[in-house]
Amino acid sequence: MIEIKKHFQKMGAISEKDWEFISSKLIKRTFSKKSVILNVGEKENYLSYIEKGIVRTFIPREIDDITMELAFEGKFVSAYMFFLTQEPSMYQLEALSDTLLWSVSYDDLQKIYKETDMGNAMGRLTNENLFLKKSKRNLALLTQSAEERYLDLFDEQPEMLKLIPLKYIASYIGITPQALSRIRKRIFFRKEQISKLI
Amino acid sequence: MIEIKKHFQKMGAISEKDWEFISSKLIKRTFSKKSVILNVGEKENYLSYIEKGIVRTFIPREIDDITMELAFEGKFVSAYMFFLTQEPSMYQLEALSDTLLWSVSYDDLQKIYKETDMGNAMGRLTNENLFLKKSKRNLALLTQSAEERYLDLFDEQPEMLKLIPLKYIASYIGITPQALSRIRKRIFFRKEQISKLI
DNA sequence: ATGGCTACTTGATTCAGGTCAATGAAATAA
DNA sequence: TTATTTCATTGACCTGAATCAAGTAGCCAT
Repeated sequence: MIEIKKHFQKMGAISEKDWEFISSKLIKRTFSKKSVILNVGEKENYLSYIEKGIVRTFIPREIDDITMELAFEGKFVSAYMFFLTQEPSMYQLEALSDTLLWSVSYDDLQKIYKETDMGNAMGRLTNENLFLKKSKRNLALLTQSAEERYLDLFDEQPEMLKLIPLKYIASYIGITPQALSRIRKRIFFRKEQISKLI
Repeated sequence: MIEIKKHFQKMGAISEKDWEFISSKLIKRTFSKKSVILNVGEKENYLSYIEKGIVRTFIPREIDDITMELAFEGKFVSAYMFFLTQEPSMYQLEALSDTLLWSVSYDDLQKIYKETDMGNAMGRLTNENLFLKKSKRNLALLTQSAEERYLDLFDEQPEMLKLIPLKYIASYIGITPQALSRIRKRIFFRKEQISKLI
Protein backbone atom coordinates (compact mmCIF):
# COMPACT_ATOMS: atom_id res chain seq x y z
CA MET A 1 0.00 0.00 0.00
CA ILE A 2 3.04 2.23 0.44
CA GLU A 3 3.73 1.94 -3.27
CA ILE A 4 0.35 3.25 -4.27
CA LYS A 5 0.71 6.20 -1.91
CA LYS A 6 4.01 7.06 -3.58
CA HIS A 7 2.31 6.89 -6.94
CA PHE A 8 -0.18 9.54 -5.88
CA GLN A 9 2.41 11.68 -4.15
CA LYS A 10 4.23 12.00 -7.45
CA MET A 11 1.14 13.82 -8.75
CA GLY A 12 0.95 16.23 -5.80
CA ALA A 13 0.94 16.38 -2.03
CA ILE A 14 -1.74 14.43 -0.19
CA SER A 15 -2.72 15.36 3.33
CA GLU A 16 -2.55 12.63 5.99
CA LYS A 17 -6.28 13.00 6.48
CA ASP A 18 -7.02 12.42 2.79
CA TRP A 19 -4.67 9.48 2.60
CA GLU A 20 -6.33 7.92 5.61
CA PHE A 21 -9.70 8.27 3.92
CA ILE A 22 -8.46 6.92 0.60
CA SER A 23 -6.53 4.01 2.06
CA SER A 24 -9.53 2.96 4.14
CA LYS A 25 -11.35 2.40 0.83
CA LEU A 26 -8.68 0.19 -0.74
CA ILE A 27 -9.47 -3.49 -0.94
CA LYS A 28 -6.73 -6.06 -1.31
CA ARG A 29 -7.55 -8.71 -3.91
CA THR A 30 -5.42 -11.65 -4.99
CA PHE A 31 -5.73 -13.83 -8.08
CA SER A 32 -3.82 -16.90 -9.05
CA LYS A 33 -2.32 -17.34 -12.51
CA LYS A 34 -4.92 -17.79 -15.28
CA SER A 35 -7.84 -16.86 -13.05
CA VAL A 36 -10.55 -14.48 -14.20
CA ILE A 37 -10.67 -11.06 -12.56
CA LEU A 38 -13.74 -9.81 -14.41
CA ASN A 39 -16.14 -11.62 -16.70
CA VAL A 40 -17.88 -10.27 -19.78
CA GLY A 41 -21.35 -8.98 -18.96
CA GLU A 42 -20.50 -8.18 -15.37
CA LYS A 43 -20.38 -4.68 -13.99
CA GLU A 44 -16.83 -3.44 -13.53
CA ASN A 45 -16.94 -2.27 -9.96
CA TYR A 46 -13.23 -1.65 -9.44
CA LEU A 47 -10.35 0.50 -10.41
CA SER A 48 -7.25 -1.37 -9.33
CA TYR A 49 -3.59 -0.73 -8.79
CA ILE A 50 -1.34 -3.67 -9.67
CA GLU A 51 1.12 -4.28 -6.85
CA LYS A 52 2.23 -7.60 -8.30
CA GLY A 53 1.40 -9.49 -11.47
CA ILE A 54 0.26 -9.00 -15.06
CA VAL A 55 -3.31 -8.46 -16.19
CA ARG A 56 -4.73 -8.97 -19.66
CA THR A 57 -7.86 -7.14 -20.81
CA PHE A 58 -9.52 -8.73 -23.82
CA ILE A 59 -12.67 -9.35 -25.80
CA PRO A 60 -13.22 -13.13 -25.82
CA ARG A 61 -14.18 -14.60 -29.18
CA GLU A 62 -14.58 -18.18 -30.35
CA ILE A 63 -11.48 -18.40 -32.51
CA ASP A 64 -9.36 -15.40 -31.62
CA ASP A 65 -9.61 -13.10 -28.61
CA ILE A 66 -8.79 -9.45 -29.07
CA THR A 67 -6.34 -8.22 -26.45
CA MET A 68 -7.10 -4.60 -25.61
CA GLU A 69 -4.53 -4.07 -22.94
CA LEU A 70 -1.62 -5.65 -21.13
CA ALA A 71 -1.03 -4.09 -17.71
CA PHE A 72 2.03 -4.57 -15.53
CA GLU A 73 3.11 -3.89 -11.96
CA GLY A 74 2.88 -0.31 -10.82
CA LYS A 75 0.03 0.51 -13.22
CA PHE A 76 -3.71 0.84 -12.86
CA VAL A 77 -6.05 -1.63 -14.46
CA SER A 78 -9.81 -1.76 -14.98
CA ALA A 79 -12.32 -2.23 -17.76
CA TYR A 80 -12.24 1.51 -17.29
CA MET A 81 -14.55 2.36 -20.15
CA PHE A 82 -17.25 0.23 -18.50
CA PHE A 83 -16.24 1.33 -15.02
CA LEU A 84 -16.97 4.92 -16.05
CA THR A 85 -20.29 4.15 -17.71
CA GLN A 86 -21.22 1.38 -15.24
CA GLU A 87 -22.56 -0.60 -18.20
CA PRO A 88 -21.96 -4.37 -18.52
CA SER A 89 -18.36 -4.99 -19.50
CA MET A 90 -17.50 -6.15 -23.01
CA TYR A 91 -14.06 -6.93 -21.69
CA GLN A 92 -12.75 -9.85 -19.71
CA LEU A 93 -9.85 -9.37 -17.28
CA GLU A 94 -7.51 -12.22 -16.55
CA ALA A 95 -4.38 -12.64 -14.41
CA LEU A 96 -1.46 -13.84 -16.54
CA SER A 97 0.54 -14.50 -13.39
CA ASP A 98 -0.21 -14.54 -9.67
CA THR A 99 -1.55 -11.06 -9.07
CA LEU A 100 -2.11 -8.73 -6.13
CA LEU A 101 -4.43 -5.77 -6.65
CA TRP A 102 -5.42 -2.82 -4.48
CA SER A 103 -8.92 -1.95 -5.65
CA VAL A 104 -11.31 0.89 -5.03
CA SER A 105 -15.00 0.44 -5.78
CA TYR A 106 -16.99 2.78 -8.01
CA ASP A 107 -19.06 4.13 -5.13
CA ASP A 108 -16.06 4.64 -2.90
CA LEU A 109 -14.24 6.46 -5.68
CA GLN A 110 -17.17 8.84 -6.06
CA LYS A 111 -16.93 9.45 -2.31
CA ILE A 112 -13.23 10.15 -2.64
CA TYR A 113 -13.98 12.66 -5.39
CA LYS A 114 -16.58 14.37 -3.23
CA GLU A 115 -14.99 14.26 0.16
CA THR A 116 -11.27 14.74 -0.26
CA ASP A 117 -9.49 17.88 -1.35
CA MET A 118 -7.21 16.12 -3.77
CA GLY A 119 -9.69 13.62 -5.16
CA ASN A 120 -10.77 15.45 -8.26
CA ALA A 121 -7.28 16.69 -9.03
CA MET A 122 -5.97 13.10 -8.76
CA GLY A 123 -8.84 11.87 -10.86
CA ARG A 124 -8.24 14.51 -13.48
CA LEU A 125 -4.54 13.68 -13.70
CA THR A 126 -5.18 9.94 -13.76
CA ASN A 127 -7.69 10.44 -16.56
CA GLU A 128 -5.21 12.60 -18.44
CA ASN A 129 -2.68 9.80 -18.26
CA LEU A 130 -5.19 7.22 -19.40
CA PHE A 131 -6.17 9.49 -22.26
CA LEU A 132 -2.54 9.86 -23.31
CA LYS A 133 -2.07 6.10 -23.24
CA LYS A 134 -5.13 5.49 -25.41
CA SER A 135 -4.07 8.29 -27.75
CA LYS A 136 -0.66 6.76 -28.24
CA ARG A 137 -2.16 3.37 -28.97
CA ASN A 138 -4.53 4.97 -31.45
CA LEU A 139 -1.70 6.74 -33.17
CA ALA A 140 0.27 3.50 -33.37
CA LEU A 141 -2.66 1.61 -34.86
CA LEU A 142 -3.22 4.28 -37.50
CA THR A 143 0.34 5.10 -38.46
CA GLN A 144 2.50 2.06 -37.85
CA SER A 145 2.82 -1.37 -39.43
CA ALA A 146 2.43 -4.48 -37.27
CA GLU A 147 6.20 -4.93 -37.33
CA GLU A 148 6.81 -1.40 -36.06
CA ARG A 149 4.28 -1.87 -33.28
CA TYR A 150 5.97 -5.10 -32.24
CA LEU A 151 9.42 -3.51 -32.13
CA ASP A 152 8.11 -0.51 -30.17
CA LEU A 153 6.38 -2.72 -27.65
CA PHE A 154 9.63 -4.55 -27.21
CA ASP A 155 11.50 -1.32 -26.53
CA GLU A 156 8.96 -0.24 -23.93
CA GLN A 157 8.45 -3.48 -22.02
CA PRO A 158 11.51 -5.66 -22.66
CA GLU A 159 11.51 -7.88 -19.57
CA MET A 160 7.79 -8.05 -18.94
CA LEU A 161 7.10 -9.31 -22.45
CA LYS A 162 9.20 -12.39 -21.81
CA LEU A 163 6.58 -13.50 -19.32
CA ILE A 164 3.68 -13.25 -21.76
CA PRO A 165 2.75 -15.87 -24.38
CA LEU A 166 3.32 -14.59 -27.92
CA LYS A 167 -0.28 -15.12 -28.91
CA TYR A 168 -1.38 -12.40 -26.49
CA ILE A 169 1.26 -10.04 -27.79
CA ALA A 170 0.13 -10.74 -31.35
CA SER A 171 -3.43 -10.00 -30.42
CA TYR A 172 -2.39 -6.80 -28.64
CA ILE A 173 -0.61 -5.42 -31.68
CA GLY A 174 -3.62 -6.36 -33.77
CA ILE A 175 -2.48 -9.43 -35.72
CA THR A 176 -2.70 -13.24 -35.54
CA PRO A 177 -0.07 -15.42 -33.87
CA GLN A 178 0.88 -16.74 -37.31
CA ALA A 179 1.55 -13.27 -38.63
CA LEU A 180 3.63 -12.40 -35.57
CA SER A 181 5.61 -15.60 -35.99
CA ARG A 182 6.47 -14.54 -39.54
CA ILE A 183 7.37 -11.03 -38.49
CA ARG A 184 9.70 -12.37 -35.80
CA LYS A 185 11.33 -14.66 -38.33
CA ARG A 186 11.85 -11.74 -40.70
CA ILE A 187 13.38 -9.60 -37.95
CA PHE A 188 15.65 -12.47 -36.94
CA PHE A 189 16.91 -13.04 -40.48
CA ARG A 190 17.56 -9.34 -40.94
CA LYS A 191 19.64 -9.33 -37.77
CA GLU A 192 21.61 -12.33 -39.06
CA GLN A 193 22.32 -10.59 -42.35
CA ILE A 194 23.59 -7.53 -40.53
CA SER A 195 25.83 -9.50 -38.18
CA LYS A 196 27.41 -11.28 -41.17
CA LEU A 197 28.49 -7.90 -42.54
CA ILE A 198 30.35 -7.04 -39.35
CA MET B 1 -20.76 31.82 -24.63
CA ILE B 2 -24.11 30.84 -23.17
CA GLU B 3 -23.87 27.50 -24.92
CA ILE B 4 -20.59 26.59 -23.32
CA LYS B 5 -21.95 27.51 -19.89
CA LYS B 6 -24.86 25.14 -20.49
CA HIS B 7 -22.41 22.44 -21.45
CA PHE B 8 -20.69 22.73 -18.10
CA GLN B 9 -23.90 23.01 -16.16
CA LYS B 10 -24.91 19.63 -17.50
CA MET B 11 -21.92 18.21 -15.61
CA GLY B 12 -22.81 19.88 -12.32
CA ALA B 13 -23.73 23.21 -10.81
CA ILE B 14 -21.29 26.09 -11.27
CA SER B 15 -21.31 29.03 -8.90
CA GLU B 16 -21.69 32.49 -10.44
CA LYS B 17 -18.30 33.39 -9.04
CA ASP B 18 -16.62 30.41 -10.73
CA TRP B 19 -18.37 31.06 -14.02
CA GLU B 20 -17.24 34.66 -13.94
CA PHE B 21 -13.66 33.54 -13.43
CA ILE B 22 -13.84 30.90 -16.14
CA SER B 23 -15.60 33.06 -18.71
CA SER B 24 -13.05 35.84 -18.19
CA LYS B 25 -10.43 33.38 -19.48
CA LEU B 26 -12.28 32.42 -22.65
CA ILE B 27 -10.90 33.86 -25.86
CA LYS B 28 -13.05 34.10 -28.97
CA ARG B 29 -11.23 32.96 -32.09
CA THR B 30 -12.56 32.83 -35.65
CA PHE B 31 -11.18 30.95 -38.65
CA SER B 32 -12.31 31.02 -42.24
CA LYS B 33 -12.85 27.82 -44.20
CA LYS B 34 -9.64 25.91 -44.97
CA SER B 35 -7.51 28.03 -42.68
CA VAL B 36 -5.02 26.45 -40.32
CA ILE B 37 -5.82 26.57 -36.61
CA LEU B 38 -2.63 24.89 -35.44
CA ASN B 39 0.49 23.94 -37.35
CA VAL B 40 2.67 20.91 -36.83
CA GLY B 41 5.62 21.68 -34.58
CA GLU B 42 3.82 24.47 -32.74
CA LYS B 43 2.85 24.30 -29.12
CA GLU B 44 -0.87 23.65 -28.64
CA ASN B 45 -1.78 26.41 -26.27
CA TYR B 46 -5.57 26.04 -26.40
CA LEU B 47 -8.42 23.83 -25.47
CA SER B 48 -11.38 25.07 -27.51
CA TYR B 49 -15.12 24.74 -27.61
CA ILE B 50 -16.60 24.76 -31.11
CA GLU B 51 -19.53 27.16 -31.20
CA LYS B 52 -19.74 26.98 -34.98
CA GLY B 53 -17.90 25.03 -37.64
CA ILE B 54 -16.04 21.78 -38.22
CA VAL B 55 -12.42 21.09 -37.31
CA ARG B 56 -10.17 18.39 -38.69
CA THR B 57 -7.17 17.12 -36.74
CA PHE B 58 -4.62 15.30 -38.86
CA ILE B 59 -1.04 14.26 -39.39
CA PRO B 60 0.07 15.84 -42.68
CA ARG B 61 2.01 13.54 -45.00
CA GLU B 62 3.22 14.00 -48.56
CA ILE B 63 0.78 11.67 -50.27
CA ASP B 64 -1.91 10.91 -47.73
CA ASP B 65 -2.74 12.73 -44.51
CA ILE B 66 -3.97 10.73 -41.56
CA THR B 67 -7.13 12.22 -40.09
CA MET B 68 -7.16 11.64 -36.35
CA GLU B 69 -10.35 13.45 -35.51
CA LEU B 70 -13.33 15.25 -36.96
CA ALA B 71 -14.94 17.62 -34.45
CA PHE B 72 -18.31 19.31 -34.80
CA GLU B 73 -20.29 22.08 -33.16
CA GLY B 74 -20.89 21.71 -29.45
CA LYS B 75 -17.73 19.67 -28.93
CA PHE B 76 -14.27 20.45 -27.62
CA VAL B 77 -11.26 20.37 -29.88
CA SER B 78 -7.52 20.53 -29.31
CA ALA B 79 -4.38 18.63 -30.15
CA TYR B 80 -5.14 17.52 -26.61
CA MET B 81 -2.37 14.97 -26.34
CA PHE B 82 0.15 17.76 -27.04
CA PHE B 83 -1.81 20.28 -25.02
CA LEU B 84 -1.41 18.02 -21.99
CA THR B 85 2.28 17.37 -22.51
CA GLN B 86 3.02 20.85 -23.91
CA GLU B 87 5.31 19.21 -26.44
CA PRO B 88 5.39 20.33 -30.09
CA SER B 89 2.27 19.11 -31.84
CA MET B 90 2.46 16.29 -34.36
CA TYR B 91 -1.04 17.22 -35.41
CA GLN B 92 -2.32 19.97 -37.63
CA LEU B 93 -5.74 21.51 -36.99
CA GLU B 94 -7.72 22.95 -39.84
CA ALA B 95 -11.17 24.54 -40.19
CA LEU B 96 -13.30 22.65 -42.71
CA SER B 97 -15.86 25.45 -42.65
CA ASP B 98 -16.01 28.95 -41.17
CA THR B 99 -15.40 28.31 -37.50
CA LEU B 100 -15.91 30.10 -34.20
CA LEU B 101 -14.03 28.83 -31.17
CA TRP B 102 -14.04 29.76 -27.50
CA SER B 103 -10.55 28.89 -26.31
CA VAL B 104 -8.84 28.69 -22.96
CA SER B 105 -5.05 28.78 -22.77
CA TYR B 106 -2.99 26.14 -20.99
CA ASP B 107 -1.90 28.53 -18.24
CA ASP B 108 -5.38 29.86 -17.69
CA LEU B 109 -6.76 26.33 -17.48
CA GLN B 110 -4.23 25.49 -14.78
CA LYS B 111 -5.43 28.59 -12.92
CA ILE B 112 -9.02 27.42 -13.29
CA TYR B 113 -8.02 24.04 -11.84
CA LYS B 114 -6.32 25.72 -8.91
CA GLU B 115 -8.63 28.58 -8.14
CA THR B 116 -12.18 27.40 -8.75
CA ASP B 117 -14.10 24.86 -6.74
CA MET B 118 -15.43 23.02 -9.75
CA GLY B 119 -12.35 23.19 -11.94
CA ASN B 120 -10.86 19.82 -11.17
CA ALA B 121 -14.21 18.07 -11.17
CA MET B 122 -14.98 19.54 -14.61
CA GLY B 123 -11.52 18.63 -15.80
CA ARG B 124 -11.90 15.10 -14.53
CA LEU B 125 -15.25 14.65 -16.23
CA THR B 126 -14.02 16.20 -19.47
CA ASN B 127 -11.04 13.87 -19.42
CA GLU B 128 -13.31 10.91 -18.74
CA ASN B 129 -15.34 11.80 -21.82
CA LEU B 130 -12.25 12.22 -23.97
CA PHE B 131 -10.99 8.88 -22.72
CA LEU B 132 -14.27 7.19 -23.62
CA LYS B 133 -14.15 8.70 -27.09
CA LYS B 134 -10.62 7.47 -27.70
CA SER B 135 -11.48 4.06 -26.26
CA LYS B 136 -14.41 3.68 -28.62
CA ARG B 137 -12.27 4.64 -31.59
CA ASN B 138 -9.65 2.13 -30.48
CA LEU B 139 -12.23 -0.60 -30.15
CA ALA B 140 -13.56 0.20 -33.61
CA LEU B 141 -10.10 0.09 -35.18
CA LEU B 142 -9.35 -3.26 -33.57
CA THR B 143 -12.65 -5.04 -34.03
CA GLN B 144 -14.44 -3.62 -37.05
CA SER B 145 -13.89 -3.70 -40.79
CA ALA B 146 -13.60 -0.44 -42.72
CA GLU B 147 -17.14 -0.92 -43.98
CA GLU B 148 -18.52 -1.29 -40.46
CA ARG B 149 -16.67 1.80 -39.31
CA TYR B 150 -18.08 3.78 -42.22
CA LEU B 151 -21.65 2.68 -41.52
CA ASP B 152 -21.29 3.45 -37.81
CA LEU B 153 -19.91 6.90 -38.49
CA PHE B 154 -22.87 7.49 -40.73
CA ASP B 155 -25.28 6.51 -37.97
CA GLU B 156 -23.60 8.84 -35.51
CA GLN B 157 -23.09 11.93 -37.65
CA PRO B 158 -25.56 11.76 -40.54
CA GLU B 159 -25.97 15.45 -41.40
CA MET B 160 -22.52 16.66 -40.51
CA LEU B 161 -20.82 14.13 -42.75
CA LYS B 162 -22.51 15.61 -45.79
CA LEU B 163 -20.43 18.72 -45.29
CA ILE B 164 -17.10 16.88 -45.27
CA PRO B 165 -15.19 15.71 -48.37
CA LEU B 166 -15.11 11.92 -48.61
CA LYS B 167 -11.34 11.80 -48.64
CA TYR B 168 -11.26 13.06 -45.05
CA ILE B 169 -13.85 10.53 -43.99
CA ALA B 170 -11.83 7.79 -45.68
CA SER B 171 -8.74 8.90 -43.84
CA TYR B 172 -10.64 9.04 -40.55
CA ILE B 173 -11.82 5.46 -40.83
CA GLY B 174 -8.30 4.45 -41.77
CA ILE B 175 -8.49 3.71 -45.50
CA THR B 176 -7.77 5.40 -48.84
CA PRO B 177 -10.38 7.38 -50.79
CA GLN B 178 -10.33 4.65 -53.45
CA ALA B 179 -11.17 1.97 -50.92
CA LEU B 180 -13.99 4.07 -49.49
CA SER B 181 -15.36 4.65 -52.97
CA ARG B 182 -15.53 0.88 -53.49
CA ILE B 183 -17.15 0.32 -50.13
CA ARG B 184 -19.80 2.92 -50.88
CA LYS B 185 -20.48 1.29 -54.23
CA ARG B 186 -20.84 -2.11 -52.57
CA ILE B 187 -23.26 -0.73 -49.98
CA PHE B 188 -25.26 0.99 -52.72
CA PHE B 189 -25.57 -2.19 -54.80
CA ARG B 190 -26.64 -4.19 -51.77
CA LYS B 191 -29.37 -1.66 -51.07
CA GLU B 192 -30.52 -1.92 -54.69
CA GLN B 193 -30.72 -5.69 -54.47
CA ILE B 194 -32.80 -5.49 -51.32
CA SER B 195 -35.19 -2.91 -52.73
CA LYS B 196 -35.76 -5.11 -55.79
CA LEU B 197 -36.97 -7.88 -53.49
CA ILE B 198 -39.64 -5.66 -51.95
C1' DA C 1 7.35 -41.95 -18.17
C1' DT C 2 3.61 -40.96 -21.34
C1' DG C 3 -0.53 -39.17 -23.02
C1' DG C 4 -2.84 -35.03 -23.81
C1' DC C 5 -2.89 -29.94 -23.90
C1' DT C 6 -1.32 -25.59 -25.39
C1' DA C 7 1.99 -22.67 -27.76
C1' DC C 8 4.51 -21.86 -31.74
C1' DT C 9 5.89 -22.43 -36.45
C1' DT C 10 5.43 -23.21 -41.40
C1' DG C 11 3.04 -23.76 -45.90
C1' DA C 12 -0.77 -22.83 -49.24
C1' DT C 13 -4.46 -20.07 -50.36
C1' DT C 14 -7.63 -16.12 -50.01
C1' DC C 15 -8.98 -11.46 -49.26
C1' DA C 16 -9.28 -6.57 -47.83
C1' DG C 17 -7.28 -2.81 -48.81
C1' DG C 18 -3.15 -0.30 -50.97
C1' DT C 19 -0.81 1.57 -55.07
C1' DC C 20 -0.56 3.37 -59.65
C1' DA C 21 -2.88 5.35 -63.41
C1' DA C 22 -6.64 7.31 -66.06
C1' DT C 23 -11.03 9.71 -66.41
C1' DG C 24 -15.01 12.31 -65.19
C1' DA C 25 -17.35 15.70 -62.22
C1' DA C 26 -17.31 19.75 -59.16
C1' DA C 27 -15.75 23.51 -57.17
C1' DT C 28 -12.81 27.65 -57.38
C1' DA C 29 -10.27 31.07 -59.62
C1' DA C 30 -9.26 34.01 -63.56
C1' DT D 1 -17.51 31.97 -69.03
C1' DT D 2 -13.62 29.38 -69.31
C1' DA D 3 -9.44 27.57 -67.18
C1' DT D 4 -7.53 25.16 -63.40
C1' DT D 5 -7.28 22.75 -59.54
C1' DT D 6 -9.48 19.48 -56.42
C1' DC D 7 -12.43 15.50 -55.57
C1' DA D 8 -14.47 11.08 -56.65
C1' DT D 9 -14.71 7.01 -59.25
C1' DT D 10 -13.02 3.05 -61.73
C1' DG D 11 -9.69 -0.41 -63.48
C1' DA D 12 -5.49 -3.36 -63.13
C1' DC D 13 -2.36 -5.08 -60.24
C1' DC D 14 0.16 -5.84 -55.70
C1' DT D 15 0.80 -6.81 -50.83
C1' DG D 16 0.29 -7.67 -45.82
C1' DA D 17 -2.11 -10.19 -43.05
C1' DA D 18 -6.11 -13.65 -42.36
C1' DT D 19 -7.55 -18.21 -42.81
C1' DC D 20 -7.15 -23.11 -43.15
C1' DA D 21 -4.37 -26.96 -42.29
C1' DA D 22 -0.58 -29.66 -40.65
C1' DG D 23 3.34 -30.51 -37.91
C1' DT D 24 6.58 -29.82 -33.92
C1' DA D 25 7.90 -28.85 -29.26
C1' DG D 26 7.26 -27.83 -24.62
C1' DC D 27 4.36 -28.41 -20.40
C1' DC D 28 1.47 -30.28 -17.16
C1' DA D 29 -1.05 -33.91 -14.96
C1' DT D 30 -1.99 -38.55 -14.10
